[in-house]
Amino acid sequence: MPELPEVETVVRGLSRHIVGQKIKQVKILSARSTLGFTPAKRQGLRGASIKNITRRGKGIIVSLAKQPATARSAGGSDLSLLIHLKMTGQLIYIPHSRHAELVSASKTKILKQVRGDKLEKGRLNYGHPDKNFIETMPSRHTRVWFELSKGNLYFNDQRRFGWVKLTPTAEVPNDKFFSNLGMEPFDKNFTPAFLYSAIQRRPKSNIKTIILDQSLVTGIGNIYSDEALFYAGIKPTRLGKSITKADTTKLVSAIKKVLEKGIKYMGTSVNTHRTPEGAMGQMQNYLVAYDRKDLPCRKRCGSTIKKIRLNGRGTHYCPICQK
DNA sequence: TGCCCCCTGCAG
DNA sequence: CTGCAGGGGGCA
Repeated sequence: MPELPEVETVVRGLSRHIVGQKIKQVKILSARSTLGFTPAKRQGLRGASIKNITRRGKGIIVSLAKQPATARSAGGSDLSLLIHLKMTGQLIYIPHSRHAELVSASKTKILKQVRGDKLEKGRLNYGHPDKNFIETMPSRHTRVWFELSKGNLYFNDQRRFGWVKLTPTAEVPNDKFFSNLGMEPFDKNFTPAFLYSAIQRRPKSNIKTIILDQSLVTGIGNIYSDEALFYAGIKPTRLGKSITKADTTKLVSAIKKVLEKGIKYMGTSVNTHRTPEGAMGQMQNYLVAYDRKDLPCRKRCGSTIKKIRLNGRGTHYCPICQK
């Protein structure tokens, strides 16, 4: 699912719901979705409390504070949970207070709406006719199940590309994934001058590939790169050496604009993205390029959006408005 | 710096 | 059935 706006939506939602709660137990339902859950670290996890939740690029950092008793006896550093949702990851939080209600609501809806052959017990609403429908958790795609003091947090991931890593907080800066990330798009240093000089270093790459490079600027993925290039009026296939300073100025504002818009609408739910409450984002209703193959250009230029393949990624653009 | 791959499910 | 999907790691 997730690019910066989707991850930011998840982080903000979780921050509201689970900061301050204690971790009572962690159940790993899919070992390959986890890293670093050694017996020693798992011991340190029990009773730890959730201090804060932050985003870096498309990655999530859940910082924990040790349980006082463990801190006294075991020593060692505080732990962090590092989470990447990759293509289909979800983090769904269901407070104890809402669980029974959801189970009962889901039974009613199952009887009313779901074709028998489509129903699989405990499945999230992926593919369900009612897009706001949540079945009971854990679902068949739940990979890690966190029992917290006031509710349950489920890491769901249909394709199992995502991961949950357990790492000492002091080691997070050295993490393979996080240490390779470039500039945050909302950092004050993400300027046209910065992007322009980076683009100059890659004269033979196309501009879409350049802005997808997470080691340069982090958080832009396939949806928001197409969106930003549309607003900037730049064809995704343009080579780095052809990009002017004026293009770069437009592109930097377009990137910030589309990411802000994505956050405002709580992300794009063309597929599996959900907020921690299980609701869909709404940004799919405001896309101008991505997922609009053969639909009219929203600038009313009279053309339709074309879809091509660029470095193996589906790429959408307006042949008239983007030069 | 591009390609294949990881995996699962859906649309055509 | 084939191809494709919000990502990114490893490999020429």
